[in-house]
Amino acid sequence: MDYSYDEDLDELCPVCGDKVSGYHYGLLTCESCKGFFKRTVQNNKHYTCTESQSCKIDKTQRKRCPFCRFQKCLTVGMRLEGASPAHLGPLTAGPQGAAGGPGRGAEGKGTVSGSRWGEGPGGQSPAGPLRGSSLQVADQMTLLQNCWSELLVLDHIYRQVQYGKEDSILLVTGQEVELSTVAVQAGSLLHSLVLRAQELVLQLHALQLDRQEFVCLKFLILFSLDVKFLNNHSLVKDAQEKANAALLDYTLCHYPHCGDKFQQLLLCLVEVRALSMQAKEYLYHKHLGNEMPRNNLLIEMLQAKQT
DNA sequence: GTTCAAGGCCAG
DNA sequence: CTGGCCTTGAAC
Repeated sequence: MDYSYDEDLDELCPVCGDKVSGYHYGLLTCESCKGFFKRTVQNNKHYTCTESQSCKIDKTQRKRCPFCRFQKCLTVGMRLEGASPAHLGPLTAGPQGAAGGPGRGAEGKGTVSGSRWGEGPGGQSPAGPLRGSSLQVADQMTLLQNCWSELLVLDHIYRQVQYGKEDSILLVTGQEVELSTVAVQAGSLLHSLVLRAQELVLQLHALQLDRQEFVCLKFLILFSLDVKFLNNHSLVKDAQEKANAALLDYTLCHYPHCGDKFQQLLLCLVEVRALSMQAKEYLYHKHLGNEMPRNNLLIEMLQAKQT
C-alpha cells in the first residue's frame, strides 16, 4: 500500500517556482510561464537584459527580466515543437515531446522522396524515428552514445547555415554572439573550435544544404555505427542503406546541376566527426578544470563513452 | 465522456 | 505585457 504520494505533488515550476498547472511545452510549468513562453515564441519576441544576463527568476521577480526568463525557459527544456521561430532555428526536442500529436505548422516535412522510415515533424529529434520503431532500447542507447556529439555539432552547423551571418553565431538559446566577442572571451580552445566550425558552415552554405538533406545527414550520423556493436543488425543496416539511398536520391532529384552534392555532403560528415572529437576534447578539458556544472549530461555522455 | 495540452481571450 | 480562465481539438 503506498499512500498517496501524488497528493498534490507540489511540483514547482522549474522556471519561477510557482505552482505548476500541468505539462506545457514539454514539462511541468506554471500557467504564467506557459503563457510567457507562448507569447515569446509565437510573436518572435526579442528581449535584452539590462544586467549581466543572469537575473534570478522567481515568482515575484519573473516579470522583471523577460530575457533571463526566456533563457531559463530554454535551459530547463521548454520546447515548442513544430513551428520553429527563425531566431531559434531547428529545435531539437529531447526525448520528451512525443506527447503531442502531429506537430503543427512545420513545413518542409521531413519525408525525403518517399522514404517513410522516419516520421515526425521534420524529423527534428534524432530519437524520433527510433521511438516506436522496433529497435530495442539497448541499441538506441548504443547508437546515441556513439554519435551524440556529432549530432550536436551538426545541429550547430545547420543553425548557422540558416542564420546566415558570417561575423556572428546563433546559439540554441537564441543568443547571437559576434565572432569578435568569441575571440576575446572564449579562450583559445573554444575559439578555434568555433572558427573551424564556421569554415564548415561556409562550405555547407555554398553547397546550399537544405532541411531535407540536413535531416538525412542526421540519420546517416545516427546509424553510422558498425552493426557488430548492435543487437539488431538487420534493422540498423537497413536504416543505413535507406538513409544513404534517400540522400542520394534527393540530391540527384533536386540538385541535378550539382552532380556530386551527395559526395560533398558525405565529405562534410567527416569534418563533422573531426569537429565533434575536438569538441569532446574541449568538454573534457573543461571538466578536468572543474569548469563544468556537476551532473552535466554532456559530461555523463563523455564518461560513458570512455568506458 | 474524460483528460490533457495548445492556443485564445481579456481585465488589470 | 501579464497571467488566470476559457475554448478547442485530439487521444484514450
